[in-house]
Amino acid sequence: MAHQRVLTAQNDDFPQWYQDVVAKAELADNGPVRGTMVIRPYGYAIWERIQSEIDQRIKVAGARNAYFPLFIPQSYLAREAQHVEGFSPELAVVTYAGGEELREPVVVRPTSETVIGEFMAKWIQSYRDLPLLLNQWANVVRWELRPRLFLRSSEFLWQEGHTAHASAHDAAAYARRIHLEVYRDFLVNVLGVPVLEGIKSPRERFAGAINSLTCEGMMRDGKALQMSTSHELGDNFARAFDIRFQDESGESVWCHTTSWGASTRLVGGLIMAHGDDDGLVLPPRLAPVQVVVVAVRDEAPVVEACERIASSLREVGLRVEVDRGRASLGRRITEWELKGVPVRVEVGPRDLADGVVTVARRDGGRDTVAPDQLAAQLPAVLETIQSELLERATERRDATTVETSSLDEAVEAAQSGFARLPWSLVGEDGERRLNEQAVSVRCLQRPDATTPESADETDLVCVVARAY
RNA sequence: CGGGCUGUAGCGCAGUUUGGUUAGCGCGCUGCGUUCGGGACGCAGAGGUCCCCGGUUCAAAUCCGGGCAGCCCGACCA
Repeated sequence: MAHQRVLTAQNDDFPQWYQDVVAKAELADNGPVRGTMVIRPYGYAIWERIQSEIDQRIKVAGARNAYFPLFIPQSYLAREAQHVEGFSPELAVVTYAGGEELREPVVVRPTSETVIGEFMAKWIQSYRDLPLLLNQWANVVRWELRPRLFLRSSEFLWQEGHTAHASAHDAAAYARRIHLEVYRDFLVNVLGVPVLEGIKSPRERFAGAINSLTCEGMMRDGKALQMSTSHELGDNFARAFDIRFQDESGESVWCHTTSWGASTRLVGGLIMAHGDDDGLVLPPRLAPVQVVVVAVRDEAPVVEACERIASSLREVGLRVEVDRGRASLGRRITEWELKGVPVRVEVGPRDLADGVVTVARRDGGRDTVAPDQLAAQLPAVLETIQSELLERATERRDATTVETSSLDEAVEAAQSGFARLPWSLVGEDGERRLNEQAVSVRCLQRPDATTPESADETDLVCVVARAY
């Protein structure tokens, strides 16, 4: 493929490349207040696809959507000591409203454990009310000193699940189910990102949790990104908000709660996990536009052929757009490449005369195909692209994951990817030393790379990396 | 909060050292024409509180003083 270079090359300046992609693919803009983000239609379409896929999986796991308020009484946060301590530096607090000083300041939610806890306490009386499985799609605010579009903004969109269970065992099992069946499944099978799964070290755990499960993705610059978290909150919030139930023997006991979330950060992760020097590369299962049918000329026979092709593809369930734009062909092709559309079908007078169309894959390669074959062939082509995308990402991850046996080796290896080493070699002290060198413990795994039940398991391996 | 840097058209920048007509350039934008199978070209246009306030001067984007804003680098977060 001969083409124009329109972005900073990844190898020249990765952060600049990222900014270029976000701007040129028309994903987002900076908002007027520092740290805020305007998500543009194409960026939002990607988010809507993420939402839809995650939402489906959440519902399969039995949780239902609800909505809780943006404003939270400041006193709620204070009820859980670690929680308030963890969040206070990044809280936005409203002290003045309705023309007067508020008697009790109101916090703009940084997360909703507290309000939801308050209502769980009200709604749960009996073991028959359990488990209570809630989810909400919302915006949250965590004031950021150093924002980056999608990756770290003062306001972001996410999904936060909150559940209450009768026992620690049930809560742990549910958090694990979400971790594996919602997040890992979505990340690997839809986003095409081969995540490392595990639990957070005590130091990296969510404020107020007794255990945090995480999926860590590897970006193309060798830095890790936390792509989802699922927390076991023990009875910490149950005690703080008096979430109790009567068990079968009539005894009043504390619930065990969980919370779990994934945010618009995933859009950033998607960009950095697959993108190349020509722009975004979207996995077909996620792409808002899977196939763009490009009219080489804006002429009736060509455009009509494009429309016919588009409807035949829509009939087999593909997301298709027709481009009959007035801009030059090269310009338009470059645009679609920037936007990461997996397959481009080009239709021009010459093709029509030959009875074919040209099919170009975003990940390389082009072919001529008879137009009436497209509906039969493209679904399979898209699946091939999907699996090859995951394969390539997996190869990259494996090539940059190194087994090490000392802190120094691990720090060295973390300059370009993940380093694995025995957790017993690290400990609290080692973790601090890693952090001093801008390397963090991303997760703890079993030796076979699966997610442990808790940090108390023996023989745990820790995965360290530089991270976003 | 400590260190480095920058504010000039929608975006990216030059001009500031050494004050001097009408403040430029690239991209983008508008119109017309020629083009059209990988970011086309020509011509004609539109678009500016030169971050703000004050000072010096015949004259300030440029010099001086004071403010404000933003960016990058060091400690926490999805």
